[in-house]
Amino acid sequence: MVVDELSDADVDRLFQAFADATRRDIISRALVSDFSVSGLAAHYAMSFAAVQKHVAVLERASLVTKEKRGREQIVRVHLDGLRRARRLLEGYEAIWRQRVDRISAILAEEEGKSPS
Amino acid sequence: MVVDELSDADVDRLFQAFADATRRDIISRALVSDFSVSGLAAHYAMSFAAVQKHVAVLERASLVTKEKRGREQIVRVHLDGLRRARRLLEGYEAIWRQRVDRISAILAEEEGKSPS
DNA sequence: CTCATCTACAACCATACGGTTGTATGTTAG
DNA sequence: CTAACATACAACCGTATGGTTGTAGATGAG
Repeated sequence: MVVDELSDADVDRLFQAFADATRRDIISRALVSDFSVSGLAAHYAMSFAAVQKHVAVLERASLVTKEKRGREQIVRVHLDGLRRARRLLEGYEAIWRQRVDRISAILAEEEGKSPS
Repeated sequence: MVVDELSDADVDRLFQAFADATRRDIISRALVSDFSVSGLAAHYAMSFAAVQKHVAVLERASLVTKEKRGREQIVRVHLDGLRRARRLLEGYEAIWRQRVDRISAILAEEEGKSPS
């Protein structure tokens, strides 16, 4: 049973989110400990608003959720997003492996018919 | 020993390349069998030039190479690119797992000190 | 209460991106 | 040789992206 019901647009957003070094760094930091948006922003040579936008991109990609704590907004990584992206890439590798196996099988078959 | 020597820009290009449904479809097709650029272009409701650009993006991301065969250019998937991207995502998941383990260890430690 | 802090969001700007058309070049078929 | 085909690439266009500044609303500290 397939649980992954990702539209093309969903997958676009997912990989797009990873396609920026600042956003990947935000994920790295949020993975190891809790950070507020301003706590994250302190690490980058850009405005708070810019970091806020990056977090929003990660949020739209379902890679991150924000949890209100007092006046702060805690950014937590949503592991499922990470896993979905990884599985997609594994899927491509699996297709490749099938192709290799298929070709190997054909070669073996040919060899059986007329060994060179 | 670390073999992956990917700059931020490299990784940007890698994920950016995946962030488009047409490019992902090109990869899917090229994974299962050989296609020329025009052979690929025949499948999409866009100009040949547009498909050519998509292939160029995949090429710059080292996800694909072109091999000249007569007047055609055969697009082949470069498996390493795929694997590198997948490993990056696995790395994030590993960090998450370490965090979970670390927290579990702390909780176990606390329990040892003062069992609730 | 008052002030500093954290967040949200709009407006703006430069550049990148995904698409188009058009032109040029190389290669194969007849 | 000529015609058709596959590719390459430049120029252009609209929109998205990544950044800025500025304004405004909640919340916590003193």
